[in-house]
Amino acid sequence: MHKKFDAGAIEKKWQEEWCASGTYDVDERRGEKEKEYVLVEWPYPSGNLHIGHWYAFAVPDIYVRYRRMTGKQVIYPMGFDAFGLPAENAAIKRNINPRTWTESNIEFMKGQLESMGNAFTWNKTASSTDPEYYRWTQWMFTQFFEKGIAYRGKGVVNWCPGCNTVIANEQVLTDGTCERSGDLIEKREMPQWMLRITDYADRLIDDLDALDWPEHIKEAQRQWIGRSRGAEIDFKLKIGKEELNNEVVTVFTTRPDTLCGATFLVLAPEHPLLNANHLHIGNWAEVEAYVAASKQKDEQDRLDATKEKTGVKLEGITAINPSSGEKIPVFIADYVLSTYGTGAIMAVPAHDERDFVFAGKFNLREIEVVEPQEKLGDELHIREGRHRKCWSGPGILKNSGEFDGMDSEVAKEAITKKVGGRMSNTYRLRDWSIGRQRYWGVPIPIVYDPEGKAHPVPKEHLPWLLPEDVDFTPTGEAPLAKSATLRERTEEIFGAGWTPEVETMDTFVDSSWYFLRYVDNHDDTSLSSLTAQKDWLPVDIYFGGAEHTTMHLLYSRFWQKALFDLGLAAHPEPYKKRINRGLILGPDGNKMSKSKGNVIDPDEQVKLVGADTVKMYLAFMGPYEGNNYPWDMGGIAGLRRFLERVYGLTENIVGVESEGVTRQLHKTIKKVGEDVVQFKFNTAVSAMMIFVNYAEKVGLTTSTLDLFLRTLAPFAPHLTEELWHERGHTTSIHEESFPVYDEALAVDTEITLGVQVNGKLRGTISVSPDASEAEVLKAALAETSIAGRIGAGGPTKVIYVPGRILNLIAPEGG
RNA sequence: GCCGCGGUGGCGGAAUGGUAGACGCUGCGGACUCAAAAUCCGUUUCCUUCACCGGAGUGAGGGUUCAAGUCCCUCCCGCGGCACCA
Repeated sequence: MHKKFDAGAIEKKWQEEWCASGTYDVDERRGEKEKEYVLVEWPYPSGNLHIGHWYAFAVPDIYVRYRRMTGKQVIYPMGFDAFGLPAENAAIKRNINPRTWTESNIEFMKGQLESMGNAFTWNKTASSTDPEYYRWTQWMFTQFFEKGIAYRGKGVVNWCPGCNTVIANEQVLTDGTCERSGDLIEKREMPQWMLRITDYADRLIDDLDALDWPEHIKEAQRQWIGRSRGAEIDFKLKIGKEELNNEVVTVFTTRPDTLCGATFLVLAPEHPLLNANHLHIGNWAEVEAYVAASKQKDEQDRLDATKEKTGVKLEGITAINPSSGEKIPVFIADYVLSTYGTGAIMAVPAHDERDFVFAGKFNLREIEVVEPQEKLGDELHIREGRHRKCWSGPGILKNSGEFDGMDSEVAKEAITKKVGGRMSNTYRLRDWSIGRQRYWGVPIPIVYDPEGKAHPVPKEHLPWLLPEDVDFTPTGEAPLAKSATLRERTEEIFGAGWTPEVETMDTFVDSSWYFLRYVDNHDDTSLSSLTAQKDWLPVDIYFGGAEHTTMHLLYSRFWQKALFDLGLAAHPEPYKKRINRGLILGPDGNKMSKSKGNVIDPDEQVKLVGADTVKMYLAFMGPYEGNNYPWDMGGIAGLRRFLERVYGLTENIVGVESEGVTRQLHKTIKKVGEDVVQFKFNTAVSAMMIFVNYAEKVGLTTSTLDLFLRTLAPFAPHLTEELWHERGHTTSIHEESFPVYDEALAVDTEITLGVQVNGKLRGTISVSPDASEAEVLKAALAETSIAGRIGAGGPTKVIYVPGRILNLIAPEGG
């Protein structure tokens, strides 16, 4: 029977000891050691740690501890992303201040985090709600405001009726609902504080190439930014026969090569040209009705590609195709989006699917200008003036005058140049809307003079404190508007008639720079000194959840670049490497949720089996990157058994151990080290299990036990510390180095080699890993199962890969 | 539709082109026990067989190779991102 250990007592003891002696604190950057910045996304202090937090923080801790033991100076900070709606909603419910709720949650969660026994660098912490933190959030905003990166914009915004505030495009899910509340988003027209992330679109795409990130994350960001290369081309307009010299419609197209096939123009219903009074001719009433109708439609409806295309022709107005001088009709249709490109397109029905459908419905002319070079059915070609299908691929130009015969790729620039167009890019990405009509956030540090002009709050008045005399029951109005003290403060400092901005910032602003603050968290002269940034940044590994791919990860990359341009950040990219972890599911394989009753409470698990076991179980489930794993009560029991067997090893001490144990140890050290840096914690744990299975049978020496404990230390920090001290050591095992394996001992002296006949496994033989071909052949032929399949003449061919396989080729039936 | 990732036992998963299923869980059999739990031992891909021996097998079908879960082609399914984006 294995010794049982009292995990609760051991763990508490060592947590207190580590805390008291500051084992994991990191102060000055020590030049003789290589730095490593390991970052995990800071949690929202919801009031209770869930199993996902354990997966997020305890498993990367294995990597952190391993790197510490291999001589790196590792910083592994933790903090709190504490502004946001849940605090406000909880405060409303309980009728208390959100700060009270938040602060007590942080206190409680700190205790829970302690119980993980992680090597957190607690002296490098930060919290977004700390005025000493948000004064810098505000200061950066004022810098961005002065540089025009932050601006007061007007336009259509996403309104979440559940959150009672505006949210950013990134926070609207594909199905048109709010990322937070799940409510269906409404479009509203109102002024908004914006950040000019679109100015950074090219750099946000191009700089991805150099990052050591999983391809799917990079690709998702590229698609989100959605860069299209194309051209802007101007079309002159005519009313009746009269050319309007100063009226042009600029279209954006990715296919300027098809210009000669453009047989009509389409404008979005919101196109500014429709406001020009002199164009209100012909069927204007019909046009107006169409515009009004499309305004009524909700976003979902408008973006539905499957619905039938609608549109109205602008009677009496024509455009001139600049390639041919031909007059072509102009339509408005809601399949053209005002928010993309120029809000106007040239339609080429022969080579664009949507234009093709529209042209079919309105019986518009089609001109083929690109001949595909692949073999395709002739249904592509016009019959009786109409296509059956359109070709949207590349090819050779025709019906395009001087460009006939040119490759469509080459023609793009040539045609654009010829008609006085400009090659240009357009993006899907929109500017980041950061104003929120809610209370519990960073007040936007702007005041308005009596004329209504916005001014940044000067540095000496920062932090621009969040007032407390506010009724923050959500009404859709910004709660700060109700604060008398904020109004008074503004007038007192700036003068009579001055008014404060009353919106707060999106909490994604807070998390866009916290990793910079961590490394210099007590700096009261800058957001984070360049010295500290040069010491510690960029973040070497950033562990986090997949949901942040096009939100936090994109925002913080932008923020970093904006700071970099202002000389406030030392690097243009914040995170070198990114690892997205998966989800821990309930035992039933579903996402954990209270309503399903499948929630696993980590505190309960820790009480039951101990923190080391919970951590190792999470590590053992599978590769850290990517997958979702169901929680399994039997599975965690297996890990508890494993640790009990480790405890039991101390009873299996022998004076002289077998060479097998020594070799097994060195193989294990090698395997664990290799796996941890690849985040394959599961196979590292498995290797240690194999060692224990072996060692408990034949016994091990104290020096082997010590080496094994040091190998296990990153995975089971409490148990190994306990056994380390029990062995008589007086210093922490976590100050020890990770064992170095001996290459000569990390291999077996004898291996089982598979023997194939004609590529099929027919037996195995025991040989030395570096046995000669003659030796293995002799051994193989000594086996009847092998020899019987090979004729007297012996094999006609022998393939021998030492340590891997012996494959004998012989005539069938020999 | 486009882009990315994946598909291996009852389950989580393992396998530099070289013995598929390591390790763990579960199940089954046994030991210990009055009994149970715990623990220990054995076993656990499927088919055939008393057993040995065989045969099949990594989503499907082809191909390359002495050798394919792994490489190539075609397809199916699942997950994620984007999608009337010109």
